Amino acid sequence: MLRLSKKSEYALMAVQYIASCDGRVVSAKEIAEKYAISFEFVSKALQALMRRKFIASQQGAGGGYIMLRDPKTLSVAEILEAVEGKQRLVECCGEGGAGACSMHGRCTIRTPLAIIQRRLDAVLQSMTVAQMAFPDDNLEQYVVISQLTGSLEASFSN
Amino acid sequence: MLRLSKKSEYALMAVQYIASCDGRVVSAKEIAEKYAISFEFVSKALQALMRRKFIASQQGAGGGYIMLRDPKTLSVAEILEAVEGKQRLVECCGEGGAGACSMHGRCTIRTPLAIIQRRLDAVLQSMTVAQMAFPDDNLEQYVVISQLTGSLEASFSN
DNA sequence: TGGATTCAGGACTGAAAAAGTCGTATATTT
DNA sequence: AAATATACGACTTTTTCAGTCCTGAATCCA
Ligand code: SF4
Ligand code: SF4
Repeated sequence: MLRLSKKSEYALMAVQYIASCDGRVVSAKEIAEKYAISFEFVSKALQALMRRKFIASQQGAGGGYIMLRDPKTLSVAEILEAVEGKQRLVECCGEGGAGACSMHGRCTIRTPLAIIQRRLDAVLQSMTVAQMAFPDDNLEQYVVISQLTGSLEASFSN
Repeated sequence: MLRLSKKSEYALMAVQYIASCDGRVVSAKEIAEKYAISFEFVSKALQALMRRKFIASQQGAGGGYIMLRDPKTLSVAEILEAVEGKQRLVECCGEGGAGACSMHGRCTIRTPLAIIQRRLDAVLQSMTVAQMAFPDDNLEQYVVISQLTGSLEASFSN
């Protein structure tokens, strides 16, 4: 219940690869072969990324995909939302707010879960496609984050 | 794909309620009625919590459940793991490590995902049952956390 | 012009997981 | 003994996931 779907995994692989090919047009076929995954299925993920204008598509022979958004400002959270839709921990912190769930009157875990939701969102927004594609450029940022989460753990896990 | 299962939601409700009843024995029936959820189903969650010794069970008339672990040291992460088993974002950061997935040779998103996994774990460990059951006692901790995640967002979302 | 290549997207299918139910056994109180 | 409660495995139903298939449209090249 906190597992990435295959479609999401494939989307992350694909966008990471396209970003790393910086400027070159890369086809769905090439991606499917590189990672040995289903061509039709990864195509679905690519189409979703195209609809959000994260990548541009070029039809016809020699066509494929190319990065449109700057990888440095494109977060994992945005990729996941593009392929899965806005995913919330529980029904009530989605579209309709508290009214979305029929038992919102009785429920007493809504507020703490909303807090956790915000923290989870922050984590998914904390990694960019650029950091996935060019890890060597970003080592110092990894360190900073692990220090932050370290102090976060130390304060509240006991 | 980042949604809590109903079983997990029920487990959180149940343990929050038992903790808030501090010392009193509370039956599965009472919990099911309070939240208007399936008695049999919430019982499964309670049994999982009992197996991990988070709560103790008392059979027979007048029986039920009572808190065993200190709510202040019991995190949401532990509750979720008790009812769902250890859940990882992707196969490869579970039991068998990198070897668990057949495509670990080709895969290039393993390392970034492992980093995200650690951060997600930290978030789930950052909230305790006590904080869910007695939110008024813990306001200052919420503030501290939101400052931490705030700086986390500010550093990396753009 | 026409065939090869590549993306776009809807319909469909099989497998797996989630959600919930049922039945029986066991422990405890009255 | 009767009533109340938990323990737990088996089972069913519903929903989601993962993948396939097919038709259509854009583009390139000979
Ligand atoms: S209101 Fe409570 S039961 Fe309904 S979705 Fe939100 S957390 Fe879950
Ligand atoms: S190795 Fe890659 S493909 Fe396999 S589970 Fe890990 S992230 Fe997913």
